[in-house]
Amino acid sequence: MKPNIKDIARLAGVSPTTVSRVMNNRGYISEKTRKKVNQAMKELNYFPNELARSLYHQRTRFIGLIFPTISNPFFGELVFHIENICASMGYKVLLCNSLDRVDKERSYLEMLQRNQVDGIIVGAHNRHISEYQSIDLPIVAIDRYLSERIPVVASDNFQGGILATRWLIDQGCRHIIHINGPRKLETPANRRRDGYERTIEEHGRIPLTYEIPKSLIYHENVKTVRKIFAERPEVDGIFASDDLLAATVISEAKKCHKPDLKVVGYDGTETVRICLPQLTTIKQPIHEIAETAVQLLVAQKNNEMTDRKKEIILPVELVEGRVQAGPNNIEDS
Amino acid sequence: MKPNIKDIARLAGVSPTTVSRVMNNRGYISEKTRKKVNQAMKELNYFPNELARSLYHQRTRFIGLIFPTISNPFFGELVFHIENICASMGYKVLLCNSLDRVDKERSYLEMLQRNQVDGIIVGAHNRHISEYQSIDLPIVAIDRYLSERIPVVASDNFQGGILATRWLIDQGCRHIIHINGPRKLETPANRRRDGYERTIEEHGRIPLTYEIPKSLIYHENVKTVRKIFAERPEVDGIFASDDLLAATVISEAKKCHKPDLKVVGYDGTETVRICLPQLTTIKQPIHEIAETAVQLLVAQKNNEMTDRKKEIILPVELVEGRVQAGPNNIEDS
DNA sequence: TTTTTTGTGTCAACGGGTTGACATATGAAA
DNA sequence: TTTCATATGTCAACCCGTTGACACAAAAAA
Repeated sequence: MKPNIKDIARLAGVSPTTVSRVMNNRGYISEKTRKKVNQAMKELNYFPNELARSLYHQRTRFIGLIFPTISNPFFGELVFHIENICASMGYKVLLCNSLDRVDKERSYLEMLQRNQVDGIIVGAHNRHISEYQSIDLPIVAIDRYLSERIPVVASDNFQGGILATRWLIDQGCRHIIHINGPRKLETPANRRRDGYERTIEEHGRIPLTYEIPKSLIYHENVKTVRKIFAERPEVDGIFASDDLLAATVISEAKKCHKPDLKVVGYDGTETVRICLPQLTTIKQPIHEIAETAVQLLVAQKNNEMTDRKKEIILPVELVEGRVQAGPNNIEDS
Repeated sequence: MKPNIKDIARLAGVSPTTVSRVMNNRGYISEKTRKKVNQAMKELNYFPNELARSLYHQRTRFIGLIFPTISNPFFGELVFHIENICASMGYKVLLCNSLDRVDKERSYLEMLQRNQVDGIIVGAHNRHISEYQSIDLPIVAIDRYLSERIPVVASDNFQGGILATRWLIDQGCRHIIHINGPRKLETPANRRRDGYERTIEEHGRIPLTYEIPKSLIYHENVKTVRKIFAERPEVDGIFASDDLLAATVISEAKKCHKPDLKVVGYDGTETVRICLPQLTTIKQPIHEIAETAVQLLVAQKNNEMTDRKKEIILPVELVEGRVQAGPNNIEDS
């Protein structure tokens, strides 16, 4: 069996209280005793039971993370940064991939509460989960409205939509289409569409947005892109609401011999920048989003939220694709 | 304050023992009582404290995951699958990004033990962490040797190296170079190199492997690739030890006007398949790796490991890049 | 010498739920 | 009528570490 504090006390020849005092640096302890205790802990390969401590202190330092899927490089990088920041502050991270399924999100939410997490960061996309209102815990949402009470961190989706659309116009595109994920009303990401439509209209044109029926399913993207090419052969510019979708547009465009199609994506993850440096995209400040989310969570914990804004919008940046070498491009391999 | 079992008992007009019996379905309980209790739990928004239960049962259903970084799409997808499988079995996942740093890996290891995880899955890459030998817990390593006792799950790296090299030879390449991550001896991934060198030698040629000094740093990849192009302008085939490296090779090749360079990567993640469908790669069975790792962990927990193999190698597959449309390729955008 | 600081021990309660032992009280079957 | 299955309560111990109260020394400072 695993050793406990009594075993350490016995081996060190002191009382359990003294061991506890050594571990928590409380009261007076002589160097000699401290050494004896540490020695005993090493000898028995002892690790203090954090469960027991958490139980007593009513605080676990667990943070729950609910995201659709860290397979997606945007969420992967975001969660990576969040975990890093949490770790540096002594928090531990419980990872949940909800797959945008209501049932999964619900049961994760219950699980996190049963496990007494100190807070939750949610980046998933289901609505109609009323549970959020009754949770008596610090929560921060990323790019998502959950309830009145819950602060939201998002990139400047509206501005992103504008930048993307303007760039396409500047490139000389005449027929610019926007492709968006399934419409989840009241999701900040829909403001990308607003930015696009506004900009198009400002140029006296008519916006056209295609929606993908189900997200997280690659094939749905392909289907939608093909549909667009079939229905709108005149298209010469596409603003895709995320980089993977943009990548799909590009590869379908190659298949369909549309060398002049211009594409802008959204997210600007490292991974996609490496794989598709030629892609122009709206770069989200992923690290800042992570940092802000954790800060807001901690602020809630310390009841410092009175004056804080409930919605924090971080600036985006258009990153132009690096132009590749001329006509002697690499085809395959 | 959060309600506890006594609050529920009081409200339902029963004893705490009865509440516990309802929650755990033990002994005799009448429908009436069950309803009263459940009603009370709902009313007070009660969630049983899993910490207390875990403390008593000496089992948390926490699984620790230590990986270099889920920013990398391979680890991202792997961890995604692992989390999914764990969740379906009632396990919860504590995520750790070690960044391949010894100090981080050590402190995560300690943290996981303090938090009484039921097992650990390690996919990180540091050696010289002797702690693993003294951990009295089910552990599974992915693509990494940790100690005698610890089973390893890996893709067939050797075969992958062979397939990749053969494909390049079949494509007519005369000067094939291999690029590998920093040499961590006794890591199964080094067998990719063995497969490459063996195959090259079998064809009567001389293998040439370049090593990247530090991994996880994109710029190191670029530097190495440029160095290769400078030192070996005759190169016409490259086997890169992972897809992001292969992507770097491709984009650098474009910059350097090497349209005929053939490249093979390794991993075959969804993300890279979407971003770079033209890339030929060795596809790891990511889902199977995840499943096997979890199974081995559970098997250890149930002491069913006596007969099991200590190293499980899963087959890989060469996935040819989809040839893109002819010369009228998309350059930028 | 007296007072203070330092060092350690004992003890019990606590956090929240679990479980076995045992008592008791119905209602139903034998 | 006896016996048994059903239903619930009380009680204490347990999981493991924390903490406050209090006692008692020994060493250092006043």
